[in-house]
Amino acid sequence: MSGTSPDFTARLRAVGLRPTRQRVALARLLFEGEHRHVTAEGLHAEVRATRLPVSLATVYNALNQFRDAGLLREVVVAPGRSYFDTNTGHHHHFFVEPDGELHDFPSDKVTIAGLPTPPKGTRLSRVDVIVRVRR
Amino acid sequence: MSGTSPDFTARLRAVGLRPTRQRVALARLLFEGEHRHVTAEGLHAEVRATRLPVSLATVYNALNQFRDAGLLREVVVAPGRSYFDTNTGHHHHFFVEPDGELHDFPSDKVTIAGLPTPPKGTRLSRVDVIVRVRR
DNA sequence: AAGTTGTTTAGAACAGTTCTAAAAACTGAA
DNA sequence: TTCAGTTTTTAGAACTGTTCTAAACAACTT
Ligand SMILES: [Mn+2]
Ligand SMILES: [Mn+2]
Ligand SMILES: [Zn+2]
Ligand SMILES: [Zn+2]
Repeated sequence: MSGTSPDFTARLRAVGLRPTRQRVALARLLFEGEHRHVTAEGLHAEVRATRLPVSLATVYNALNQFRDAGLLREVVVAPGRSYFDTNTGHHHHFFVEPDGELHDFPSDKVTIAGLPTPPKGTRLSRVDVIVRVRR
Repeated sequence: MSGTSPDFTARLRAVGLRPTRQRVALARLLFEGEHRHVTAEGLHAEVRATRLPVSLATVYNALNQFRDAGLLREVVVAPGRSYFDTNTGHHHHFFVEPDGELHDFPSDKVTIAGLPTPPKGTRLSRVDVIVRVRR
């Protein structure tokens, strides 16, 4: 058989999180298929559609824990709402306004040359490139 | 004489805004000196320190109007809070976490090559580069 | 199974921002 | 100048996204 279904229970345990029903359901939605960009509200709607009752607070808890565990990264592109990105590798984003859609593009084709050195007393943490486009 | 003090009344009128006491005071704080990055709360504290009573709603109104008029641009770098930037020309940002400070750097030294073409049916609107650094 | 600890939950609380509608201020014409 | 018409300001309510609280519940250990 091709494409063994990942063991979410083990993956959660590996990062020190108990594999509860809620977390496993959320992990499945997030990590089972292609990379995704979700909002808390959107993921909440999705998981509730599976008929497993999960509170919004739990979705926020899980997203924050997954992010802290390095399973997700948080992307800030619009005021007042966070996106969580299942792609934790180096890449950048298209942001389609006003829809609010995020699309990845690989960073290895993109060259950013001539970045100035960080201000005194600081270390580089990450470079985000957001290409904003409109319909 | 060198460095004529700008006529904020005229500048406001030029973009179709009545030069009220509040707007002139805010424009002075924003545009009189070097380029700035302000938050609504921060600017509100500043203007109130001049002993002119200005409500927070007015600060938000003015910032949004100035942005719509092209006098400011809005920068989103952190969840839950907008920065307004008096530098409307092409440039990019350092963002110092966790302080929340923003610093400009010119875009003309920075080369971004290999950006993919925008998704079907969209036009490029702006490219934001945010260099996140930590203390 | 019992005990322990970690998790979920509903709802309250919170932060940043926008809205409401009444009072105040700006403007152009008289 | 005064006046009428219009825009702006304001206090406070409302709203949105997110976090907190503390009690019920579920997962793990023995
Ligand atoms: Mn967060
Ligand atoms: Mn806004
Ligand atoms: Zn992404
Ligand atoms: Zn700037």
